[in-house]
Amino acid sequence: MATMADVARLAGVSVSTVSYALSGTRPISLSTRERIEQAMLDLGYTPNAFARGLKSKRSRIIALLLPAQTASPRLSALEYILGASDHAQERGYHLMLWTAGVEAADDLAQFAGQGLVDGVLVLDVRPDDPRIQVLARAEVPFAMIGHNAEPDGLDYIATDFAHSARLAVEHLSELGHRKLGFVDAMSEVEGGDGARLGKELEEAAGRVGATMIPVAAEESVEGGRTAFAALAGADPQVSAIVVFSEHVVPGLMRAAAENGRRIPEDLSVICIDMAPHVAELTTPPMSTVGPSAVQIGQAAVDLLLRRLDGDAAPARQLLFQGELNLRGSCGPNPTTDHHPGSSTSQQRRYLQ
Amino acid sequence: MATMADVARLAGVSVSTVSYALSGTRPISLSTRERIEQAMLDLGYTPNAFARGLKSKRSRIIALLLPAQTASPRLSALEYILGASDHAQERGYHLMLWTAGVEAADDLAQFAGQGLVDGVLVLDVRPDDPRIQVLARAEVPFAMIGHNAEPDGLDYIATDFAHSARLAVEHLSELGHRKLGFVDAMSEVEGGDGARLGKELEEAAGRVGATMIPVAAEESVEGGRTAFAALAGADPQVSAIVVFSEHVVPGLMRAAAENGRRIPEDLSVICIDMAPHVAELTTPPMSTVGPSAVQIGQAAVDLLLRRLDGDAAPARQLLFQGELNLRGSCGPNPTTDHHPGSSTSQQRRYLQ
DNA sequence: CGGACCTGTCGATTCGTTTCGACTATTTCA
DNA sequence: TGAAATAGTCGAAACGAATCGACAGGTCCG
Repeated sequence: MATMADVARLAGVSVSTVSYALSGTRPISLSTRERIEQAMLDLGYTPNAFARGLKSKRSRIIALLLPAQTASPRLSALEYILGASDHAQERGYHLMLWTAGVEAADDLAQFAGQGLVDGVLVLDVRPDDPRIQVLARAEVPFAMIGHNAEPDGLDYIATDFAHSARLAVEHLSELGHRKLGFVDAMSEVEGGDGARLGKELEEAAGRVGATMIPVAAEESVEGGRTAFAALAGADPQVSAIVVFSEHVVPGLMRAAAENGRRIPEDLSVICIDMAPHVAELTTPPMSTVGPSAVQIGQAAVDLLLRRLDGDAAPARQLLFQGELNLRGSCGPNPTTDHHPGSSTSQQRRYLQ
Repeated sequence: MATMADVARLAGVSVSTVSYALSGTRPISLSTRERIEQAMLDLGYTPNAFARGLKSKRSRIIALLLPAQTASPRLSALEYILGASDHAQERGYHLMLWTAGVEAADDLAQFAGQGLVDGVLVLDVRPDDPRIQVLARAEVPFAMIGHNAEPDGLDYIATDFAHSARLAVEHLSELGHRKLGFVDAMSEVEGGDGARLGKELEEAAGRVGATMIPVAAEESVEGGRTAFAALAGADPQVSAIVVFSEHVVPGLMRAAAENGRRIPEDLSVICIDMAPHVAELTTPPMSTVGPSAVQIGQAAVDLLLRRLDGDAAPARQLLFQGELNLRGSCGPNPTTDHHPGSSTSQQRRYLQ
């Protein structure tokens, strides 16, 4: 590998001149700059990332912190990852993946302390997430996708669950549904995204005079089956289900079919924050509510880079509002007379 | 951030002693080592990654090169990524994501020349992939997932398509299917994975006395519809379809339903290399053939690290054999009398 | 009992950049 | 017309860790 010294020798200048020509920090005459550029081309010179990072304390690398669970990744995680990666690259940064369980706080401290990354993006933040403290203590700039219980003064970007809940419930209400189910992933932690969404759904249901029955399900095919059984057992009148866990969908749909309930004729199902590609795979294709994960990933990168550039900027907290994407899993409540009337929903969007 | 000098001062030794204590390169007395370790703990010392990389020329970072296409990622790409990332981390390496189109060869050369990464994993390699040349010229160790047209002397790991083809075709043949369709993603390049798989399917079909009609489809819902129409038009007798593109599945299944062909009663469908989570989402759940993407990701990491450690090792080329995962999208050919007989297939596995 | 050989430690140098201070030639303007 | 500013360049000193040579003291063996 060619070094700056090689370039300098070939161009007949000093090393510092090469450096200034490269960075533009000080004026360099046109003729000298051209000689240097030619020399760099001839030698195939590329600045060494380590020497640069060592001196300048900036690596132009950011890390994406994923919860470690190869076992059952949400497929929409891919959209966050790709969205963030592409966008970071466009902004001149590299994206490093760091898979670490919530328990591996020590490892994370080590990682953060190495100075390898300029900043960190934290995915799937839990209310009591210990990673946040570790990062704060290590004084590494970071931004969250989702947020913990005490997000004051921290940068984050999250889904506006109140908005999603309103869109979902109003849509179902317009279709005549009065008894709704809500299937959430079982979680050992209190107050996470599922709980927040549940609360908002409950309120939205109250506003339109509907009731909502929440069910916590294991994240598996079997869990979906169990959830369906639980809902049917709790109230056979439940005619629409809001789902917040990708993994329960297959079991839920199969259990419905096995119990003679067709979707959407006899039962409506709508998913929160499910990736479009995933939603297309079910039969019928799944109606969803939620913002684009790709966009959230991009916005998270922007948020983090803003902090890296202007250090003193006040923390910013962004809520992304989702859209209603109607595909085919929701229909009118068969047990009610349904008067469509004029729709009041504005963000609705019909897909092919 | 504390440096080695800080640790040395606190422990009352020289910097080099601290370094030797850390690396174990030279013997250090127990008492000194303990003093040093205590000092490191007190100061929360973590070695600086840049200084270390600059001196030692090793970063313990590997890159995963993805084709840039946020637009339509294969969901199983997530499994490669997570498999590789987890495994790299267990082996003490970091995983960096590099999203770059096949066209961005210059950027790639820059990236490789920085010395930032010790090695590179290349995903979705195409027959004429220019990235391979760039990496070879930059003398960066790399391993491929899939392979190009001239893989001699290069490390790679790939799906054994001959094996997958045999499993799929034999299974369909046992169910009495004689006319098979093969839906492949449309591609501007010749001789890629799809073409290889197609050839193997054709041969396997020949061996069991079946015929195979190949169709190239655009990777979209609409493409799937078109593919179904093309197959039905080419030969209405086609009773089973092998699919090699995740994105055409929804369109294909919907078109089948619209034409009154139920799966699996009237039409069998089987997918090659589709992730389990994805396969569970369809109705009926999709039968698949293929190795685990997670395992391939892990194996690719191992392959690359082997090259990083023992530089002189001869190139190794691994083919992963897939399994037949029967879920529910294949059934007996309704137009033939079907005599199940004793199965000869060995790798078959029935899932719940 | 004196070289050969360990054990344990230190100082100095090196990796490839960035950046500061210094210096020469020019230019600018009061 | 001379002081001040500016353009253009250089040398040297960091940045933080790895590593080589040196060396003091101790152990071993013939």
